[in-house]
Amino acid sequence: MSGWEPVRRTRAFEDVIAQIELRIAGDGLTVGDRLPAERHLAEQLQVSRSSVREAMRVLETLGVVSSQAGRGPDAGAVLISKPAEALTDLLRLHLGLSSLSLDEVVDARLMIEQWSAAHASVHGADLSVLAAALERMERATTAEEFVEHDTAFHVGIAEASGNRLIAAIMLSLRDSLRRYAVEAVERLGDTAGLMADHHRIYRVIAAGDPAEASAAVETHLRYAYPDISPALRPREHGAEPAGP
Amino acid sequence: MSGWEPVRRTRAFEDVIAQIELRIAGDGLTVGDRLPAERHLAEQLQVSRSSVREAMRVLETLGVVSSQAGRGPDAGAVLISKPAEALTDLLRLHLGLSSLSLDEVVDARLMIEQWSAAHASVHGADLSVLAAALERMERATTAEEFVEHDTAFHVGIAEASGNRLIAAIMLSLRDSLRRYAVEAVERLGDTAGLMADHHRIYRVIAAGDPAEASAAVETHLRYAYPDISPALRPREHGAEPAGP
DNA sequence: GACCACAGTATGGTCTGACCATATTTTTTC
DNA sequence: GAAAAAATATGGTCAGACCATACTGTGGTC
Repeated sequence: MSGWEPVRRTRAFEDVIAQIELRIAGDGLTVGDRLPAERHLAEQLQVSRSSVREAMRVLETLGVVSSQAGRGPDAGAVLISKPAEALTDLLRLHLGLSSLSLDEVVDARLMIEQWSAAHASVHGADLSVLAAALERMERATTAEEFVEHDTAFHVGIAEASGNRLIAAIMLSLRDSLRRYAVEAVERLGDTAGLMADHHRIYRVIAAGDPAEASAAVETHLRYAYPDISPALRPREHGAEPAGP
Repeated sequence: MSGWEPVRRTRAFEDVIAQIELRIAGDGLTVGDRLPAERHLAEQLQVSRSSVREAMRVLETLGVVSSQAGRGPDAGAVLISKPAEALTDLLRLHLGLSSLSLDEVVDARLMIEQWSAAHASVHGADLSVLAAALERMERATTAEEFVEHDTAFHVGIAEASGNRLIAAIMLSLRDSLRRYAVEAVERLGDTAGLMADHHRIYRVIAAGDPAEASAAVETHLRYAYPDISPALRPREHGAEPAGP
């Protein structure tokens, strides 16, 4: 009686998700296309409407469908693509569970900012969004307002890198850290230093120098967040492993 | 009649999620703790069990709860922390929707691999997992088997960096790219070159040199994936922006 | 006392059918 | 023809039932 595989009991709503995913891959469903109404889907797939609805909640959570009630062309479930919102929810919950620490999120942000700035500098994208964000930052009167445009500036860099996945991750990290960004601005008291950093970042990206762009971002973040983990240096020979 | 805010109709399951999130933040609920049974939660929150279940599907999708049927200490909904699985689902679906391109995922992977290797080299973590993966790679007879241990090696580097968020993203990216990794190994035909790369990566990480580790990873990935986007170089003055 | 079979029970998983809120479409009325 | 009313299709919610699962308790057997 050995060698038997455990029966993998798949739940009904999982089958619904799998079917929808098959349609996406096979029938070439894409963003903007509508899915059948919940009642029709339930009948066609021979499951209850509850199971279809649970599948919809999952797909909605992952940022691939959006549901609208009512009647007409805009009603029903439509395929969308909002990975950033899903990532934001994910980060927020796991930060709350303390399964991710703030340090880890901040370090990830530094990595992505440097990468984005370096790639934006060679990608040749339109930088007018960055210039506009800089102007608005100059005119900001509160820390919240400053951070809002600061976020637009940094997310703009990620988008200018041409990588939508990186940009989505960047946006999620910023959303998760917004509170701490406001605290950082209030702690510094003066935004002159920050603005000098930002203008330097903009300048070197526009000049097309990836190494300088990466360095400028690192300088900026270390100024804004002194508690950030230290820069990497070669480990001393024979140094003991980290840990308590 | 202007200046009115649209009434933000919150759905019942969203309120349930918010309540659970409040308990996580306020009561210090953490990984391993159990949530009340669906029927009890429905009664306490004055909503139907369906709404509670839809909330559970969302939290399950985000990798923060796991549900077990039956009775006893292991039954019911338990708080967990599996961000990597949620990320994997997210990437797979958005890749299928063509809202993310393979290039973007591969580029993100290169970024994370370099960061991980550099930080692993200075973090002083236990590298025995990497050594074991190397041995198993040597003995692999099929491309699938090789890729399996190759994945363990690269994910091991990300874990050795000490950043769980980065490690989770790394794992998700690898899962999404597994198919292409197998193709890459089959295309190369011989794994001798790949093994030399891997041994070099292990060596420089163990030696504690972040710059060399980053370079070794980049060399390796460019060898395995010749189609990867080119290395960054300063943009020529007056170069035209990238086209469509 | 140790063991085992069996009923009891609490859990998630599923289904059915109903009703509500919303928004468009169709029909009726003036 | 325009306005008003009814019909209709959609997602959102609820109540109640039943099933499958897995532990818990109880009793009998040895």
